[in-house]
Amino acid sequence: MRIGELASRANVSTRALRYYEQQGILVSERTPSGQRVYPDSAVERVRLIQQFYAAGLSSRTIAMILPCVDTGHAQAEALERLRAERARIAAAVGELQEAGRKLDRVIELAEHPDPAYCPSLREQPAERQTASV
Amino acid sequence: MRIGELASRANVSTRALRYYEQQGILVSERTPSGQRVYPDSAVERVRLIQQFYAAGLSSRTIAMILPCVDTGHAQAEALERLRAERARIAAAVGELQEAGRKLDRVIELAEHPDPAYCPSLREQPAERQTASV
DNA sequence: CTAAAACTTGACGTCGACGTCAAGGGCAAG
DNA sequence: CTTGCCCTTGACGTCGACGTCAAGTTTTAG
Repeated sequence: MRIGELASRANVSTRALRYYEQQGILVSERTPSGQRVYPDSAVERVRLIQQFYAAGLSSRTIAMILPCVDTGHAQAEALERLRAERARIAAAVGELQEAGRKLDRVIELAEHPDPAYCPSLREQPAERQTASV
Repeated sequence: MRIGELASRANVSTRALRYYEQQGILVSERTPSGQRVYPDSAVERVRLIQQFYAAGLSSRTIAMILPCVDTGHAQAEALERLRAERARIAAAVGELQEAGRKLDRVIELAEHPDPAYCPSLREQPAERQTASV
């Protein structure tokens, strides 16, 4: 398939696909006239790339680890990077979940203007002087 | 405390603190000469802001929801935004975890060059022609 | 008093993953 | 042949959360 079809099938822009190629994370065949041609597997490839981007990996990092995904084995440097990114992702998950819980508390409070309804407001460690006015 | 101490206690730059103030998400008293003065509670405030940034919220969004965090109640628009961000965070957690699992697989494969060791390689839906060479 | 450290506002720089516009080439249908 | 759509490379624009430098003021230490 050509770039337009890949773009619509993977739900990205053609600009993004050319950018991926420029970054060395997506390869393409070329027709004699120079147009890019991709195999069907490219769709899933692009989705994987998108997922890695969404996980906070940079183009450079993705370029380093994609060969490992394919071959199943990694040089020392790549393995180090893999572990580092894995750790970063785990930490990010924790941060996100904690932020999510904080938002949950605010949402719950906002949904219940009832002054008698206090989910875990009392667990707040600071501020005793709330209702002085 | 002044801006430098807050910066070191909250582990951010003074530039960031001034930027937060400019975005309306961090307030400060001023000395007669114009220097910023913060209460101790500002440290935790800044950490909360940082956590929201880390969770992918923009300055604008943080500015919208911080009052809700303080007052415990939200206008319709703010509540909508709270729920939207909460949903986005939940989705992001899922994406991150899936990316993490994919990295785990690659790491596990790379750590065991043993050809007999195949953790869940066989569960891959595609590619049967692996060991032809 | 004086030098150093910390503070002020203002303004330009950065970085990455693209968006967008320009100017042209390739190709099937009528 | 020409219309129209898809494709090409090149190059500049964007956006957000700051970094960084400049030039001047205030506070602190000795």
